Amino acid sequence: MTAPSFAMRVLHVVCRIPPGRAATYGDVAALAGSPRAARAVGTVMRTCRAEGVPCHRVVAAGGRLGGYGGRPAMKRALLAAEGIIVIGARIADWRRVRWPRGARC
DNA sequence: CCGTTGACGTCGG
DNA sequence: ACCGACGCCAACG
Repeated sequence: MTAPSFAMRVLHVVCRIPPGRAATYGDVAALAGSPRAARAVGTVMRTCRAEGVPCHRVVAAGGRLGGYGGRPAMKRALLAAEGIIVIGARIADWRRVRWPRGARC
């Protein structure tokens, strides 16, 4: 069995992120099977230009925006359109927005 | 194949 | 709370 590429697993996880929620690169990496590959997730996001992938729902640790091809305003707008409020470079109520966790426990 | 780069994470000052 | 250093993984030249 040829093991699926990291990019494929990452994209699969990102596609599972529901609207109005967001996950960190580290969380996506962990869900993809490599909890230490947060940076590699960023590489996948950068290389992936598929529109069916809500890459704007992937943020940095602590609810920070992280990067977006040098366009943080675009990411902020997309998140705001889903009800996610971004203050400065951070997401408001990050604890509630975070996925797959999200105000549980 | 090796060195560098990059949408990151965590710890320490 | 903010900045800097080290570590991690994959892609590119």
